[in-house]
Amino acid sequence: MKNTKVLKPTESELEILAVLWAQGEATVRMVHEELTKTKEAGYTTTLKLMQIMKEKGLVTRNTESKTHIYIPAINKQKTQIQIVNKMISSLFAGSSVDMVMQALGGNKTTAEELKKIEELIQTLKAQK
Amino acid sequence: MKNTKVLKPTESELEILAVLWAQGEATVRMVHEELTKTKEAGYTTTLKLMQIMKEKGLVTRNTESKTHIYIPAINKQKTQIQIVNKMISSLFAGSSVDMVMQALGGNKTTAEELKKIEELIQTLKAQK
DNA sequence: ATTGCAATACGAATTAAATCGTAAACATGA
DNA sequence: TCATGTTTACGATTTAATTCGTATTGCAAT
Repeated sequence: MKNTKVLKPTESELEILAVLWAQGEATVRMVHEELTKTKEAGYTTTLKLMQIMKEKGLVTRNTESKTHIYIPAINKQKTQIQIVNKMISSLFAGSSVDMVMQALGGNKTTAEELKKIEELIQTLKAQK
Repeated sequence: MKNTKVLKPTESELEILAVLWAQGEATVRMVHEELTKTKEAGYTTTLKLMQIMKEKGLVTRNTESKTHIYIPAINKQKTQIQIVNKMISSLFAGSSVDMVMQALGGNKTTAEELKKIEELIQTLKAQK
């Protein structure tokens, strides 16, 4: 069996993964352009981070052409769930409901969005 | 004006804050006992962390007696919201609904919990 | 007072993450 | 070919977080 160890991306790595998940694949340049929309970063820093992610198995890459193409190697949804669950257990004493309350309450969730969640709940209830 | 800078507790610091929030206040010994229920840690390590948290302003402490009493200095709910929001923006492209879906879907949310969230949604809808 | 124990103080080492400079490789077009 | 610009490779440094050993302090029981 491979990859028994859980891969836990760092903050910076998650930002990069987010770009790769959104675009499917990307060059360092493309990722870097995305990142610098929201924060400062040197090009070689982004490059180095992505090379390290390659070492860790977080991404794969196609090196056929000089400009390498990076592809996410871990599943978006699985990673999201893993991180959310960790947060629920450490910050909300294991109560997903408490977390949802914080996420939805006190803010600008639209009627549309609320409707979606309602539907989800109906579906889940039906499965019980 | 004081404290303009946002205090961003580390993982370890959050674990300690969780104990303090749950108990209201606690000694290093008490916190340490709690932590070691779920993980390895040396006593002086916990002590040092809490001392650093004091420096950062994450906690205050009462040093009247030899055994110091630590009190959380940042608000639980505010901190939760801050962290959840950050996660939503970085990991769920800003969609709180997507996050809620991951949190609720694919797992063991009880009927009770679903009911609570339904009620929350009704309340929110009423406010629109 | 002395001993023993539990607690604090604090420097230092370790580990991990992020940043960056510089060199080398490669492609392109003048 | 040569100059230019882009990219990768990679070592080294910096910064942050964590861990731990040891010294010291204070208290209580004898």
